[in-house]
Amino acid sequence: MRQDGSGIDLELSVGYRLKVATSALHAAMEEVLRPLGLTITHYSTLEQLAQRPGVSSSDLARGTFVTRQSMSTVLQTLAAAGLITRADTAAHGRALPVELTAVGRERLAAASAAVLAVERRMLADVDEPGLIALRDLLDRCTRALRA
Amino acid sequence: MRQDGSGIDLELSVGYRLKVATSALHAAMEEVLRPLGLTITHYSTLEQLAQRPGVSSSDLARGTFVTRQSMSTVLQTLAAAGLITRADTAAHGRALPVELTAVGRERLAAASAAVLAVERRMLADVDEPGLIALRDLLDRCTRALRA
DNA sequence: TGACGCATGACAGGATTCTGACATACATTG
DNA sequence: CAATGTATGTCAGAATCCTGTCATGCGTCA
Repeated sequence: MRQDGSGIDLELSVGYRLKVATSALHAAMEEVLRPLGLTITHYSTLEQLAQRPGVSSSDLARGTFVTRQSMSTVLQTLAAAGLITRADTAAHGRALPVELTAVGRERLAAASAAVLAVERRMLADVDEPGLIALRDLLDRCTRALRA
Repeated sequence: MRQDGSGIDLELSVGYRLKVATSALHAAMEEVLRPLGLTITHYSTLEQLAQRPGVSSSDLARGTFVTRQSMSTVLQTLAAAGLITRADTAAHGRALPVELTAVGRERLAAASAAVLAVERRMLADVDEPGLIALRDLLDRCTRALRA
């Protein structure tokens, strides 16, 4: 317990619990992705590519919450592993569209299954109304912070 | 939307929303802590010290979700800034108790106020029952992942 | 008493990420 | 048409953090 009332009680702070939950999720995801040779950032990039084929590196960076520079190296790694291909000429502007290869799609399928299992484990003790409430509450927090 | 049903729909994934919310919170906290010359890890360390004076570096590392090595450098920085003191001899075992200085307490008070404002902003659109539900849901997720 | 497990702290090395800066390409606006 | 703003990609450098490793100190147990 606290000695004074001026600070933040970590036991009541939503921010701290957010960090704790995210940390646990991060660790669980790393654990299941490591056997597949993927980091969380790699997986996240592949997942985005599956949902939005042909996006630019900068788009991927924004969706993955890393800088453009970091995404550039991530794409180099994924390309070297044969999981993605990147156009060498820009059809419009400077953006070089990125696409999944067949191998990339396979690897992503395995990774998605593993991550989905983690998500289900995380939500094992949450019923359907709770799930809906959780999504809504997290969205409210995000919107309020961005406003 | 998805082209196939094999992957994870980011729009429905709780894990992704957790990441989005945490990212927004992280950015907001960095913004208010920067003028105080503190990083989030620094602030988190000071906050833990206020609630549990005399803890070891390793304890702080666990509570802040960094490695012992990183916490060691954090403590060096905080000590150089005069915000903490670290015993040079171990009263028991090898643990060197860490304590806040008066300056550290002052700085922490300012940081806590700033972070508390961010937390309130994040929860501006959440009522009391929602707050209780959010805490409970996050705890459930964390427990389920650790099991 | 001695062996073992466990935790803490510190050091070296490497990997990853970020900050800052610059050139290019398109859209907008005067 | 020229100027400006915005967005992308890339290079160089620095900062940060982690992995691997080792020595020390305490507790437990045979």
